[in-house]
Amino acid sequence: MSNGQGQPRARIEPTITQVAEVAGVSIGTVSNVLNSPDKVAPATRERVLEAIGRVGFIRNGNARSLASGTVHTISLVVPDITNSVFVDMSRGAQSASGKLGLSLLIASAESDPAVQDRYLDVFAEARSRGILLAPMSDSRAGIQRVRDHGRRVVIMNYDAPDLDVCTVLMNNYAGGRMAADHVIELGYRRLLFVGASDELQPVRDRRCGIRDVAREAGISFDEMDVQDLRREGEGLRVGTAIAERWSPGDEPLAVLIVTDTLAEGALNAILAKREIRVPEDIALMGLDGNKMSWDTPIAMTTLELPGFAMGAEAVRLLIAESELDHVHERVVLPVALHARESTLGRRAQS
Amino acid sequence: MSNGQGQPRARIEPTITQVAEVAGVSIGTVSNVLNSPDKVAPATRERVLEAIGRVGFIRNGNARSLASGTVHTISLVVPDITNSVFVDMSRGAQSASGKLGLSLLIASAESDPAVQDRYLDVFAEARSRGILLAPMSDSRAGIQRVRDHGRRVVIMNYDAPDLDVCTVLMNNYAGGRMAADHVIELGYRRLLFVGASDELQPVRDRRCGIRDVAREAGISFDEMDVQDLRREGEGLRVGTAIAERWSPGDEPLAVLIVTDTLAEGALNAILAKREIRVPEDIALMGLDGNKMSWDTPIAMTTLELPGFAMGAEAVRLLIAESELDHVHERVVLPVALHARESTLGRRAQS
DNA sequence: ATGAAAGCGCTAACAC
DNA sequence: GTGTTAGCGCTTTCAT
Repeated sequence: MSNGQGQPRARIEPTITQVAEVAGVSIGTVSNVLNSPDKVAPATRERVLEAIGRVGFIRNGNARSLASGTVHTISLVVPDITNSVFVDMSRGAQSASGKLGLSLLIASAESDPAVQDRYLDVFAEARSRGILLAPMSDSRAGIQRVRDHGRRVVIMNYDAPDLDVCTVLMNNYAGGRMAADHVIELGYRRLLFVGASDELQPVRDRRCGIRDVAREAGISFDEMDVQDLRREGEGLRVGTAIAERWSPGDEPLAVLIVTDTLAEGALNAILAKREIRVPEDIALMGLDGNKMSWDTPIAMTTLELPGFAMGAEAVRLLIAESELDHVHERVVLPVALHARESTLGRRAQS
Repeated sequence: MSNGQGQPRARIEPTITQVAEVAGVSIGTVSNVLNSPDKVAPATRERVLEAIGRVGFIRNGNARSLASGTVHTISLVVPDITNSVFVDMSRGAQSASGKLGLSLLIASAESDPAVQDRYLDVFAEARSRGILLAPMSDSRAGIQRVRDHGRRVVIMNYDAPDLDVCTVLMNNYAGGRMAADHVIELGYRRLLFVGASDELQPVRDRRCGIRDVAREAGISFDEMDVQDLRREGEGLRVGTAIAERWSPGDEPLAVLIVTDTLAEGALNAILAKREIRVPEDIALMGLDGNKMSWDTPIAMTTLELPGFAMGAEAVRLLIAESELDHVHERVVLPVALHARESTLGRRAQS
């Protein structure tokens, strides 16, 4: 699959051999100035460096890692870089791996399991030092495959106790409780949870947290699920449905919505009905702190997820993985509440 | 617990040779079932595939690209994944490269030129098919270096007419004009531009656009620059300074702020002074459509930047780069205005 | 301090 | 169809 035409090949890449020739040394020496400069006499070192500059040499990383058997990259696969929690994970992982002199390569699966698997393969084939994976819904197949092949993997944001890997999680159950506590404290006596399939662990856990609090408080608890969290306009539909059910004089309602994106649509739809006051009649909040979907006329209450810490922690676990006596860990990080106008109203905000 | 055998070492990676042995064929045949399955008899193909599964073989991408001289990845280096415009570029590039069967590897420089350069090196050494670079401020050195080494590069968001590369830009000047037009149409007669060093092209261009409109309209135009766009709390300081200068009865002021992050802080600071009404007394808007910083109690007007299209376009140009008769292009994409409450107030919004 | 040479795991000719 | 073999560009002993 070279180029069909004659010789218009991109320009030939200078190799270590050419550098050696130009500098009048052996390739071993060139390799040494690259990797252990102190093993080389200052004079020759200069000469080689100069030659490197002259020919415009860039060492071939593929050859290098093939020969040496080492790679200096960690890779991260996230489902969707459009959700700020994954951006935070990237930053956390970036920061941690940078400190170790490793480079972090990021891939976004764009919400497509096939793309996710492709990247897992790419990174496995690249013999990346390890893979940080925040899997899409249930991808045990993919995880297991990578795992089987002896690659180091740390799973983020998905609990797989049976999978023989390190995992880094956030406490979604506690987050659910926190959210419910928040609106109950504000005086709401009717809760509605908008979720999706419980196959998605974060959905299930947040739901449970809220449900438990509602039960303990003896408060009305309703649920409403969407088919597809990513479908365009789903939030608007949810909001419209809620608005239609509502009539003046109803007991105030607090709606806890599993993702901020969904909540954004819902809030916008509800605000469109001018006769409903937010939050006096209906309070809303999101539950996944996704800044990327805060495009609402009034600020939305949400949870703050520990993405950055999770990324950093994942790198730590990945490195720990290479210790002989390593035993897999399951780290759970806390979430926090970020109260804003959609539940608080115009009172002083936290 | 993973290693059943005695050796505590990370388990040895199965190679094509082992697969060949297990399957009872030659390595050439294994290579063929991997790369040109149709060149292989169905029966043997099955046998090889089965062997691959049995030994858990994953081909070594480094050896592969070393031998074949091809790589199937494109790489993208952005200054800061925390700005949604770069996320959009990633998505655009991802989408376009996916269609070509190429994988996109993303690196964020975390606002550090040294990190940026490190990634440029990593990708150059990886012999990535090409590099998409949205450079930090002025990194001609880095660009030039990569360029010199004969790598394919497309520059995004930085105009380098003298640099012999393809570039993909957005029309920041028009964006500035749009913003100024918007607030003038709303009736404001005093403009304040909050910017930073004109070394940053987007800052300079947006400033020029606004200044030109103000001059043409014969309207009061003021400027205020921050030292460091990324410094924590800079937006708050700006907002506080503006609020302090303001006194009741002043002619209404429209503040156009070069980044949404800065604008976010400024807006929050101004709202903290309860006696100033937004937007009646002071209207504000950001100019870089950064969703990640829309954490304000009232929705902020801003520009909508064509990140996605830029990413897609960049990939197209990168591919075009390998054509024999390629001549470098400079593509400029339009921006749009997204009017919200911080300038419109509570009237119907666009 | 430097050079020579044996691979690293794979692809791609080419032979059979 | 399948096997053989010569590299790809580099690292890494091991001599010198």
